[in-house]
Amino acid sequence: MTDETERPSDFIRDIIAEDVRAGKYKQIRTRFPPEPNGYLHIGHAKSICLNFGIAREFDGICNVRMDDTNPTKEEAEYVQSIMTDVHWLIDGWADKHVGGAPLYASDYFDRFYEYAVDLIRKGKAYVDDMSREDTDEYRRLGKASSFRERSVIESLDLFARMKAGEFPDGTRTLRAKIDMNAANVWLRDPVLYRIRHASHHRTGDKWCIYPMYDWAHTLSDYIEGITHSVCTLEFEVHRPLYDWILDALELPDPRPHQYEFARLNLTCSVISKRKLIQLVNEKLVKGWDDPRLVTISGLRRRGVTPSALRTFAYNIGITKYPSMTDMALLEHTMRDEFNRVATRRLAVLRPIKVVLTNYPEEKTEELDAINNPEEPKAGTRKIPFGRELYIERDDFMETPPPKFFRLRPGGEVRLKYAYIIKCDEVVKDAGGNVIELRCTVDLDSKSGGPTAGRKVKGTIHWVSAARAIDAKVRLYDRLFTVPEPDAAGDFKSFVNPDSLEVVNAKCEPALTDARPEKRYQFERLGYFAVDLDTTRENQVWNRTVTLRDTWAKEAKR
RNA sequence: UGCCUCGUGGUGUAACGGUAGCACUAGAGACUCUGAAUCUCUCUGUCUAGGUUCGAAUCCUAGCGAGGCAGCCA
Repeated sequence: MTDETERPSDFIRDIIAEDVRAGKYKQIRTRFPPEPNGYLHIGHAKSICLNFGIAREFDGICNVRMDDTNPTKEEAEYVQSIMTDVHWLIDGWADKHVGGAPLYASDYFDRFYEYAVDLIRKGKAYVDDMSREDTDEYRRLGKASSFRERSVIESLDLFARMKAGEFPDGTRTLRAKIDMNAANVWLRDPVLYRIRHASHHRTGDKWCIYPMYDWAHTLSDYIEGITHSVCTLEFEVHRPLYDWILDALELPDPRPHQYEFARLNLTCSVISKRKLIQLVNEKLVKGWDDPRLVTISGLRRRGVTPSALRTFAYNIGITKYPSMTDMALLEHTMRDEFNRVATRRLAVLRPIKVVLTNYPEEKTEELDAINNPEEPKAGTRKIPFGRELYIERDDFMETPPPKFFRLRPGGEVRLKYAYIIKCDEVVKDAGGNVIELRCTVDLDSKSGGPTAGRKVKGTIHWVSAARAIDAKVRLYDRLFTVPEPDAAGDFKSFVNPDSLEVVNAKCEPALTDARPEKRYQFERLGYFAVDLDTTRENQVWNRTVTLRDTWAKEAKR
């Protein structure tokens, strides 16, 4: 199941395949239309993979279009982050199918205006002088505005004066004249334009009237020659309006068609922009790219790869059912990829010192270690061994439970790629904390040696105390303690207090030249990536995901 | 309340009138110099009730349940 070769199948692609078969369009054209008012998240990734996936599968084009019709909410700085995230996700996969990057709905403001004038001339729109409150109330009641039957001439004049800036915010709107008794409220004369004396991030002060979503989005799709306009379920009730606009303007074919799919929900996380912004603003996380967040920038920083995200998007599918995807599926997708490609290294997260009492003081060895057992071509490396080592604190227990087969007093364990050792003595500080283990090493048991075959139940990782390098490692856990933090009550009260732990780790020297674009498995621990806080002096790592850990489950019993 | 949409194992999905399959999760075992990976096995499902049909997850009707919309946000 590589995301480069498989052709996913879902109800939207089925429709498109049928349209292609029927020769309905010269070329398939989709679009990804973010509003530049925040950072992209994993839900957007699903949409990007869908829209760009369609473009590459049907040899079409996908436009990135900023839906920037509300000057009070949108900012230019978001455009840059959006484009960075989009390219990170699609480059090398569907970047050959990018139409405009980026296009802007605001570039079409003149044409939107011309279309609006045309709609008034056709008697299908009018300027309404009602207040916001009355407009809402009348729409709820299905009651017509007293300005509804105003003449075309008057509406034309008023609309021109709205544009000229003669009226304050909120005093007038342009409304479509459809049907105040329609069962679908979006057909009860929806507002097309509102007055907003506000500076726009691209058009500056040129405009003081701005188009509403339905008007702008439908016409943007038409202007760009979009064939399949794919959006999420909440726009389903807008589709009749989408079609009405195209009809009312009597626009010639080919026309775009709107299709809707269910947005992504993920357990133990929040996805909505509104909630993400709260976590950021209230400093519950460190920023938009905090690796605990499911923003694209957060996932990237955490070490998730574009290909893993694409595979995930493929795995979850496209339906109209509002589902709840298990975070475990995302984690599995990462492990599945990283297991194949990650370079293996030894690192000790919570070190405890081991002294090998029968190993010569000055002696050191260079032992062979495999870089990736799943990929023989990755070769081997040397790791230094000596009298003093660090092992993982969790790999020793003074009074272990039944199925524990790591190191214990008087017990034996294999050091990966090295020797079998036996724990003779436990050294403690005044507070009773274990600070050192004194062990003897079975010198005949060296890996690859003649009597290496002796079996012990446990194998643990280690690093040479003399040659280890220091690193800070950030251990992330799920941001929320419950599967559905926004199901009931305040989602912020479910923030996991242990979602981040920072440890000072000891790493094997081969990690000195670790590269940010590479993925590493710290053996027996998980998959890790270099964080951007890394400097020449201080290495910082992020744990992307742990290895599956059946012992942890056993230990909990 | 009105309108729209959707109901397949714990979760996500497939089957387009003809053997309910796949993946994740969970559990059991094999193997193991990663308690990983790999391999084997197991548990669990068509919302309910009618109808059409030789045959229904699929078509029809009703009910039940869930989600969405009712901004001069998108």
